[in-house]
Amino acid sequence: MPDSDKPRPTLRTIAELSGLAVPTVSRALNDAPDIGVATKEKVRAIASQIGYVPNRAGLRLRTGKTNVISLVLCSDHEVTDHTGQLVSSIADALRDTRYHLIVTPYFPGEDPMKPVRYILETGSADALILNRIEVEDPRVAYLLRRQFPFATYGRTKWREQHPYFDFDNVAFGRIAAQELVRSGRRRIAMLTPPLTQNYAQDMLKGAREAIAQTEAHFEAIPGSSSDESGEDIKEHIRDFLLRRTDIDGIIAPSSTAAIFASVGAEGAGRVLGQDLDIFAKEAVPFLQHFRHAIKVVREDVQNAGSFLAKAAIRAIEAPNKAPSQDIISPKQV
Amino acid sequence: MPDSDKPRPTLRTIAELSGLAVPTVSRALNDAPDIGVATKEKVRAIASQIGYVPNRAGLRLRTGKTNVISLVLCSDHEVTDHTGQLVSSIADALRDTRYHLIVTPYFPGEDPMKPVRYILETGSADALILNRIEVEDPRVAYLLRRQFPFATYGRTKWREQHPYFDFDNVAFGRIAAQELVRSGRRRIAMLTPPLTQNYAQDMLKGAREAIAQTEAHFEAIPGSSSDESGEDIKEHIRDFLLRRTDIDGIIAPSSTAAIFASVGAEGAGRVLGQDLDIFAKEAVPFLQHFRHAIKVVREDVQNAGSFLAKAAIRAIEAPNKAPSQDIISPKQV
DNA sequence: TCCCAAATCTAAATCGTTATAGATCGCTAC
DNA sequence: GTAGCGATCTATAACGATTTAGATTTGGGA
Repeated sequence: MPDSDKPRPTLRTIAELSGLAVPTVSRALNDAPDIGVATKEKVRAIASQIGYVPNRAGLRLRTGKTNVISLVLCSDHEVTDHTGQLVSSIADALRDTRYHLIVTPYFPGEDPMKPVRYILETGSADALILNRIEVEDPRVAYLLRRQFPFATYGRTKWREQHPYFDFDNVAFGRIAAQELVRSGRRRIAMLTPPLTQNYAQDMLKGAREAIAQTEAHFEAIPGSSSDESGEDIKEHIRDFLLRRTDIDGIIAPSSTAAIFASVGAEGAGRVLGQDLDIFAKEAVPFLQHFRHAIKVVREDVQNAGSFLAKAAIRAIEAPNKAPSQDIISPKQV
Repeated sequence: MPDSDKPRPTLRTIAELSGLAVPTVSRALNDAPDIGVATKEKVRAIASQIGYVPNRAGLRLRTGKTNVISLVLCSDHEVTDHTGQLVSSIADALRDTRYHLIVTPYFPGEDPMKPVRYILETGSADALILNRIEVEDPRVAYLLRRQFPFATYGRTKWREQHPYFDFDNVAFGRIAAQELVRSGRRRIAMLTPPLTQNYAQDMLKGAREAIAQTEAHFEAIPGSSSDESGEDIKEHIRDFLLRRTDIDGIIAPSSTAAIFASVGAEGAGRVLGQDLDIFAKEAVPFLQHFRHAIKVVREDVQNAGSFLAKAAIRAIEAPNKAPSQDIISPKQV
């Protein structure tokens, strides 16, 4: 197989080969109405024969379209491969489209608006995908105001107006509470994500509603969030359980939270499945190998990624259609 | 804060503001020798005042440089956030450069050459970063032949010729074997990555050399690799240990391998730390929470990512300098 | 026979950047 | 006095694509 050092074919190559003008070739490939069927056939044949692929720079310069979708990610302390799954599934969903995925990270201490503003100001993407969505997420407000295409992994208070994919965290909270109560737990605490995040509120809501139907008691663990580093979670939970010997059930919103809540609980002398049950959701099936006693539902991130990719494309290409939205239920394991 | 819907400044904006010609502005910003100092000052002042950022499409079209570095990733079955760390650390290292990170995935069944060929043929990046490097990796051969900039996470047989970052897997194999022997283990087996991968060979080499100094016995577990899904690893290890009741030590090359090797061993009735020890390396500090008895060294992926990012840039910008190379030692925990 | 419309194609301009060659200026040197 | 030179800047073209307006051909109707 030769290394084919000949220059890449352009519209001009096709034009010369076919004896047509460059714009004609362009319009033929774009299936414009004013080009004859025979011409289109011929152009397409040549194009595929010489392996023509449009030059992204030329396209981008002329049209302003980057054909890029940017995933804005907060670098976190997660143990399990939640993020990797999201990245791969989006990139995979994009592979047979004209879009490329670029990853724009920001760090926990930083202003989440910064990467978003940068991308809009420099025009470096056609759409964004965001996660860690807050109820009144300023990024979403900004993007809505600018009418810039995006899709969120999570909902905001403006949920009707934008594409999103969300896990049904109300259902998760409800199921978690119900299951813990069913196993005889009566004093249940939740390790929540930061309360500004929408899914924290949803989980709380679901759990509270479920608990209200029972004799049990529910609370959010104060002064602590599942966003902290593993070690911090561990210490918080340990200290909390040492103070609160009455707590017999914990709800954790992620694998990482569940892992370090378990370790913290063990540090406080509890035995999982006996003194205390932990109910968690996980993106990667694994927690029951970690501690068999942990109760688990599954959140399918692959699914989320491919939905978000398609939703973002739709937001770009059909901005006037209703935003793609989906909510997926917890899968009981 | 206004939404600044005015069009982005270009070289032409600066040219009009300064009364200079567009190419002069361009050359001034690029610090060309034939532009007067005063002019450069003036141009730079205007540029920074109006927040000029070069248009990537214009640059790319004109120069052929994409200012993109592409990370070619195999979507795998990992449990821990190895990949996420790699992605974030590369993107982070790139954030104050002109380069963007784009992620190009491929899947285990697919031809690994495909994404690489695509990127070169369409000119969609200035450099590649590859992982899962084989001893005679065809992608590396191809890129060397084409003289295309890249950096690898792992070494090949052509290691002198290209930038790489590698974990010292020979040392890992040695340390793992030594530590297992020191804890009294005498029949040690390694769950290897696919044997075509360079680091599998390195780990084997280190372990074999260390074992040769002792009375112990060593082998690679046949017909199985750490690349398989967790469930497959679990079953393989369980079956292996049921057949081979003499085995009392296992070396695992990753968190995922260690997790499912543990579970498999437990399925075969072994008690970790008593009947059997497991020695593993991990990118995310976590295995000792999983099973306290697992012995562990740490592989710092963050470090790898930022090194690879810089190495890739250097490969682009100083192709004639010696390739950046580094090997990092296992960190004993 | 002539003209207009429809169908199909071409020419020119444009997006933002840089490379190449050429222009202008003041000064020195002969 | 002027050729020559260095220093500094400008004009033009080009990268590959699309858009707009205009050109050409063909055929139908009067």
